[in-house]
Amino acid sequence: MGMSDLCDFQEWLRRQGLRPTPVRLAVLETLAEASRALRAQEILTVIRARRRVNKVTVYRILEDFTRRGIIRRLNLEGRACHYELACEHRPPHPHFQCRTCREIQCLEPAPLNIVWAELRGPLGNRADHIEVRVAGLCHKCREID
Amino acid sequence: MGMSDLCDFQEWLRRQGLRPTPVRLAVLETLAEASRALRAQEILTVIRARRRVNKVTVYRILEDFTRRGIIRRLNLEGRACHYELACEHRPPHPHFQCRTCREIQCLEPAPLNIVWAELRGPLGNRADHIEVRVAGLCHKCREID
DNA sequence: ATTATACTTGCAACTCAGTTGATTTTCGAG
DNA sequence: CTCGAAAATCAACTGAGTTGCAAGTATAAT
Repeated sequence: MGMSDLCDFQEWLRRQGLRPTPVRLAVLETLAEASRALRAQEILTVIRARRRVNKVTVYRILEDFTRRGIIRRLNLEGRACHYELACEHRPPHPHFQCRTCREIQCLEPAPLNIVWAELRGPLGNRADHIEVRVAGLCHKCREID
Repeated sequence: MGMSDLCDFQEWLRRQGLRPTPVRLAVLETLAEASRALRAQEILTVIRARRRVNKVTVYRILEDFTRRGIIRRLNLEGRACHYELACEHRPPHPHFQCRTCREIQCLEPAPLNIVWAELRGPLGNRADHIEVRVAGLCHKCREID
């Protein structure tokens, strides 16, 4: 969804002290164009449609970007993590995941602020990140079932 | 912590149409006596201190109990899932996980109801489960750092 | 321009956390 | 006691990442 025009990844990486290499840019562009959070394997597939790249490279980039807060790593159901861009146009938000088809859908960010307010206090500001995962049946799967 | 006296697992299993076998009871007792959610590997270790048991048996029991709602499977950080008892004395609640030592801590269940209220509406009741994971630095790790 | 240095990528092998399928064991009914 | 279903076991396998090290590439220093 053409977020690439809103975020200048080239500049973004340089400000982090990272060289804007083809693979790093490809990872960011892939996530920017996705309509939902992606697994490492999915990112790899998208990039490989255009260039030859080793999975270790992508895993290392994802790890590095996550530590730097450039992207967010989501611990949803299933063994693989999902990744999404974390620029100012994409604030943290809850995710909905279908029990059956396992598809992910991003929800409005607003409710997260309420959870923050509820939890930061009791935790004495120890918290620096909140993840909310909602599970259920998506429209498609409900019809089938 | 001695929840075993409050929940009659023997009876609980029978009502589910499951035989109260030693391994099944051991899994439930292990979770009941734990002060936090445990990984499959940890459960296995606890049980093995008392009896010989195959890991596949425990994995299959955990999977089955999760589907039946007897226990909850938590998708926290790290590759392994965590499990906790889901009897009426232990309602769903948010979890805090330390970024450094990765230890888990259960939080008060109250804030979850607020998230429920916020999300059930927009989702048109498609949601049947909410998981809230809070990350940050625990007391111990903050002192060290 | 040339060398030195650090950063990036690639490859092979490995680990960890489960999962599968086939086979035995055990329990409870008849 | 014996038969059939339920439960447990074993070996082998899979998926998702991880590690260590070698090779390539870019930037900096000479």
